[in-house]
Amino acid sequence: MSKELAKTYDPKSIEDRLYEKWMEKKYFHAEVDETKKPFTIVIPPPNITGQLHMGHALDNTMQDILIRFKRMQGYNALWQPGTDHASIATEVKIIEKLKEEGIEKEDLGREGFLERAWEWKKEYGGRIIGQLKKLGSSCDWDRERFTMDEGCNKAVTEVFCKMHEKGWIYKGSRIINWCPVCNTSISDAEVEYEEQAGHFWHIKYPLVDENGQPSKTEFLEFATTRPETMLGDTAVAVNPKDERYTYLKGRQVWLPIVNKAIPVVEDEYVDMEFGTGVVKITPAHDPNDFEVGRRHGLPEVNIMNDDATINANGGKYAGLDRYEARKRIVEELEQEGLLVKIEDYSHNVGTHDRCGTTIEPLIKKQWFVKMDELIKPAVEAVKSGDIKLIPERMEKTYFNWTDNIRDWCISRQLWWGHRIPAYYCDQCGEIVVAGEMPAVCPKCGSTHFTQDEDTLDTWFSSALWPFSTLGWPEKTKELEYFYPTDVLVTGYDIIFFWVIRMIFSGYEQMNEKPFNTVLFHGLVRDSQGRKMSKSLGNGIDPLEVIDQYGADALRLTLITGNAPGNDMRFYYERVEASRNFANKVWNASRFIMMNMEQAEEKTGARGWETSYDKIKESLEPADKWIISRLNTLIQDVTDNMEHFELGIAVQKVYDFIWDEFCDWYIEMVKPRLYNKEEKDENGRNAALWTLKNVLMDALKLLHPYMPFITEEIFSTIQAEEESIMISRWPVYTQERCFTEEEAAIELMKEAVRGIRNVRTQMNVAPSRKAAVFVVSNKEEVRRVFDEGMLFFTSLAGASEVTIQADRAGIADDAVSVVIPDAVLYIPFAELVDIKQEIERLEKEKKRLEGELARVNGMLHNEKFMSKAPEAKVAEERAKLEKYTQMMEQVTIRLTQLG
RNA sequence: GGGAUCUUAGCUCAGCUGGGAGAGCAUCUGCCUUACAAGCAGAGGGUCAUAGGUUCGAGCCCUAUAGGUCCCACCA
Repeated sequence: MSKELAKTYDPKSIEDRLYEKWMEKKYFHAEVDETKKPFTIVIPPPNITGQLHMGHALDNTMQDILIRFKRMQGYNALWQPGTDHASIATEVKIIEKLKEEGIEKEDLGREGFLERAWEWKKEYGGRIIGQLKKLGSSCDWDRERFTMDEGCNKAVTEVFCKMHEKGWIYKGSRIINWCPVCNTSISDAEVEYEEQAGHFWHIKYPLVDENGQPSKTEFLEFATTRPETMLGDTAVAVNPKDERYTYLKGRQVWLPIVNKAIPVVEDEYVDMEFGTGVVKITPAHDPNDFEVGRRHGLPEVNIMNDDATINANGGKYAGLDRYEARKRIVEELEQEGLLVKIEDYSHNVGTHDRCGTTIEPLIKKQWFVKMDELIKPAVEAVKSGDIKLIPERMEKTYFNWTDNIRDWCISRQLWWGHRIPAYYCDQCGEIVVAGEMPAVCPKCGSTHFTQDEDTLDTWFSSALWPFSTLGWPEKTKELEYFYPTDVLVTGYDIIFFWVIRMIFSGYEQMNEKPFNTVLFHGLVRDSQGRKMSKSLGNGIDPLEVIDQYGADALRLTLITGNAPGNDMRFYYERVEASRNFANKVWNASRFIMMNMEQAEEKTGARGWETSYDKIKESLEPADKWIISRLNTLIQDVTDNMEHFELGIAVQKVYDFIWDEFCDWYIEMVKPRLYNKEEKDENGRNAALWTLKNVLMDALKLLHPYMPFITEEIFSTIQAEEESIMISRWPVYTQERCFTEEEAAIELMKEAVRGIRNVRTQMNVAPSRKAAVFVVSNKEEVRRVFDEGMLFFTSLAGASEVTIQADRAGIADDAVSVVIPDAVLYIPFAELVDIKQEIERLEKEKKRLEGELARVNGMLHNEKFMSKAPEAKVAEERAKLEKYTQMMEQVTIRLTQLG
């Protein structure tokens, strides 16, 4: 064991080595085992284009903590990993790269392009996996999947065919969001609204007179933000309740430029309060107008090409870009005297979340998933609590979406993705949806088919992820055993994209929920609270942080001081604090190992390496105190982790290790270890036993959070167990609960604090001898002070302490420190400022008065007394007694001084 | 427009079902005490946004107001 440990913890020298060890030993791998209970998490698959960012780091740290925790608890823990083809995100990147080479997507053709895409996947798909490993993620890499691997493809096709057969997937002509740059349709969820400064063009159309000609005197005024769409106007609408316009009933207006008459329709959709109360209707280019158009049977005139240039329906404007056309149309309207005014207007513009291009609503033939029936079990699951969302408030966001659900546009005019399994008969156009190209057309008997050119929305395959990764549609033993998964960890930002879709897909395909719990986390922001983004250049690379501070420090930073679902700020001071903690753990361990070695050298034996039962007799109050505190900690931490309160749990471990274990226990135990005054081997062995075993358990509690450092120490300090990763999670035992010793040591701590306070106040040098008199009225308190004499003196910073029990009277020359159940008198009277002391006591008296009033109030309250549990009442009674005694003592001391 | 959420120490944030106002960082004081100066021991600092209400008791529950953030919808 005589390993030389560096004075400061150096993560770089151990992390990769340990990860390799874990991989070699196959600790991450889970096999179906009916004798064990499974615990499953599927990873939110990162994009193959992705680089690990802070969001991933947080997301995966949380998952790793849960998986490691459950694995240690004896569950058969499977963390199912994989990556996402991320259809559009990847395609955009590949196109960018091709552009650099001077190649256009179309130059390559579909086949050629896909070849490049697979090359890309091969090159970059593994990159993020490597980065996840750096973080310490204990995924079962043997089971790594990809949303476009053979199995997932099969699952996608299966689902598409099944749902089509059911009538829940249909092809329809509807208005969709079109991105003219990416040249594809996108779903509603992919549209991001952005406030943009624009203009409001006030325009008027002439009414049509009785001769069917545009009137020179009668006009209808309205405003628009997109004047170019007038080319596709097929009506003008007013509210039927609007009395200003009742005269318009049955009349027409003249559409300038296009030069034709279009009807005036009445529709409730028009807001009478807004503007002039008149709206131009362009069914082919506005979602609302589309609805109005359908209600009134209006023609849908498409004026735009896919690249957002004006098409042949735009007459002389054909071929122009939408913005150029806008400019010219406004000019023409002005010349015609039909432009009333131009106003500055700031409004929300829909943009494509991938490329930022202003989307263009267009009518297209697309594939849709019918949502109304599909969503029902997904709503019910959350409503009934069958699926739990953490934090609970996410349920409101969830229902907000499900209540306003619209059909899901799933076809994309992209190449990278799952090609839609629909085939068109070359002869009669019949559509056949099937797993593979049909041989014969069921309608006309032709044998020639063309497959649908479109691919599926990337979220279509993601929605199947919890079961497709486990083998579905095959009936695998994995699926049987690991599904439904236990918890899904993800950011609240993809609740609509992904979480909901997984839930309804799970119910539809598996007849069962995909997971029991969804644990949401927030966004990781920069130190000023801004979103980390490439354009701002404020992103912090987690790999750099790992390189500089270690993966453990990064993980701890991401988990602490943050509640589920809340955004957090990331800054280096916090990482430093985590790093310091790692160092603290490292040094405490070093200290313990050093002392174990020294003791062994001295005695030639390892007397501390024994069982609890054997050492039990030699344990001193301090030992029992820390053992008991650890026992409580085990219970608390386990409970917090079961409830996904990861930050709270680790905070408790942190406090225990730093404050109780290092700052108090180790200090208390030093006299016994150094063993200068007496040759008490039992005492030393008990201390060493306690030091080692408490450390071991504390490390175990810490391991899910800080896997590397805990493993390194664990495997250095002991040889019995192979790895902390697969060691047993500590459990609470009644046997190791020592209430009395806990109370006694807490009391002693207060005494020590009191002495330290006085010393500081009096500016007494640490080397100066001090005497402390304790007047105690409780037998057990005396015992502790007697037994714990040595560590007491060392903690109090005095080189000599006398304890006098039942000292009669109160020394005039002493400073008193009031602590519960005992009064300390410290003879620094000559140094004490009496005034200060009186002030302090008065403050204390006031506090006690407050406490007494509170406790009295409670104990005399009927409601409280009848409702409160007995333990609570007893606790308050005890407090009352304690405070009353303290009050007496303070009062006595005050009268003495005054 | 609808909804969610936040406002707690100088900063960043915890605070679970009402009953002690807390942590980290920063500041100040004293210490290189044989695990750790990335440390140790102490100290200062908060009308828990504001105003009401419920309660014996409110940071926590209710109502209103102000300010911030986010989501959804989107008015042409």
